[in-house]
Amino acid sequence: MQNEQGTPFSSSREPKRRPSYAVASADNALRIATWLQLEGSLTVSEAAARLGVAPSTAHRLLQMLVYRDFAVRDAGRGYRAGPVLELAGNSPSLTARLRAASLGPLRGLVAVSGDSANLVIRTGDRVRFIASVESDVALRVSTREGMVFPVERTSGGTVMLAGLPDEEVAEILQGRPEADVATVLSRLRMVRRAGVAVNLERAEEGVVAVGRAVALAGEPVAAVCLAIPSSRYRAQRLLEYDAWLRAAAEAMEAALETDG
Amino acid sequence: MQNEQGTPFSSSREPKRRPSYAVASADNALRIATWLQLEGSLTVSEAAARLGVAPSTAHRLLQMLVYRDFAVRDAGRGYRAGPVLELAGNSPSLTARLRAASLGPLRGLVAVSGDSANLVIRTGDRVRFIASVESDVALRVSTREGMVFPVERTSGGTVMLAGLPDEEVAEILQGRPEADVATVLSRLRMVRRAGVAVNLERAEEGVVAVGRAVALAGEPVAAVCLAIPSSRYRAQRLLEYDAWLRAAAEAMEAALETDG
DNA sequence: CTGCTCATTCTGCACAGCAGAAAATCCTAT
DNA sequence: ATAGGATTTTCTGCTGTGCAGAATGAGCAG
Repeated sequence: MQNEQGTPFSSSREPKRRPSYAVASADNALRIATWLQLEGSLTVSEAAARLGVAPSTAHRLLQMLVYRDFAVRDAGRGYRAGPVLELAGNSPSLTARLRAASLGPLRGLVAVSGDSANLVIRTGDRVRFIASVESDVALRVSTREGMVFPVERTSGGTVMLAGLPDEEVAEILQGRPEADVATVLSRLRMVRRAGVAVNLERAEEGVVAVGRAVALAGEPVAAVCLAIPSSRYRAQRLLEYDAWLRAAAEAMEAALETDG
Repeated sequence: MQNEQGTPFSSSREPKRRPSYAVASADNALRIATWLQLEGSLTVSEAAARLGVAPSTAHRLLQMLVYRDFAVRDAGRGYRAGPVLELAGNSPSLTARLRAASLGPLRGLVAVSGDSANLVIRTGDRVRFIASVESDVALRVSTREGMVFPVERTSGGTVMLAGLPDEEVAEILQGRPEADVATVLSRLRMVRRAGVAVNLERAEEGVVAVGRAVALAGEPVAAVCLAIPSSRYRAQRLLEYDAWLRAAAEAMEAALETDG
């Protein structure tokens, strides 16, 4: 089976391993759908190659996705995300636009920092890693792309919550009984002053994350983060990390504005 | 096979019939995902009953949806839409909130008008029927729920486009080579004055639709529409249709505001 | 604490989903 | 405009996947 990951969500009830009785054909369809949402267009051949199935199989799965509005046919040979994978007002999907705008700046961030870099968006009380560029040094944080974490447990989630009023934060955290709202709100006040959030191993052991918001029309729509092995993290470099993150965020914001 | 419909999209290349070589297990997973997005929470038993499969089968499919982030487990026994089916900033999904807020007013509209009523949202250059209440008189327009139409061919799509600047409309219609942009823009000027759009059989033969926008914070996020058999439509009743639609739209807007 | 309901796990088997072949379509180069 | 190659789409035989049902586990109400 190809390299594939579930969500490392820490709830005792939510599976982060592949289910014991996986339904492979359903899984393949869902994987294609996720690729369409994150990356834009795919052809039958590309989908077949990535899934490791025959083109006839990929074609059948894409027909199912089209039939149920998870995909639409391009003008050419490709398929792209259909209405179910986009919500009202987005075309192409904001998620795909964010991801496309982020890959260049994330690579730049990795080049200058030597550490892995990520882009996250918030969905409800979780954040989702929609783009991930891995550092190429031996000791590094591996790709988080596709993973989902509780919103308040990540630097990106924290910095996006910091852009919201306290009442709205409290409402979002209703879906997170494990989170202490008062503690989170207190932390947000510091983050609002600093403009950047530091996460000392709260999402994952051995990983420190530093995150800054990416804004579209003044609204925080995503966050760009550095993922640093805790053995390499230096608190005194925070201003430097922040400068790099600010540059990456501004580059993404500029790309989003010219994109339309 | 249970009653199920594809999208009646008119492109010669896009299937609106069930695919010839359907993949049933993928199809079942996608149907569950669509229900989660539109309706909120589902339990294993509910999913099994609606699909017509055993609970063990439904359970396996839901585990696949959780694994690939199309679903998350509720605090109780239910599953709801996961991060893939929500975009950033929505919790619960705006689509589910719109649908929940619309069902009461749609029933009221059917009661007062005697015709079927729908709620649509725009995704790119299409509109999607996310809620549908059918009239119970013998001659009526049947449910459109789940269907997707080109944006400019429906009254709901037209009235939502009317809330956008001409430049943005032209950009959206780039995905619709069949649409004459000048004709659409001309029609939009009339719709902006009237506040309501009338569609004389442009989406479907024998159906006249009248639609009005539903706004959230001043933005048109959806449209509420009456679907009237063309034999029963009376142009001189347009002010009456408009008054009913306006009342339904205002009721939905009020429900959305109190919901948060 | 008990009983009921629902969720979850496990297993044998039938048929659905697979790959491969063939046909059709599309795109690019000449 | 035509030809060739690449890709998509359709069709079919076969096998292993996904199904239902049984058994077990979990949760909730009385």
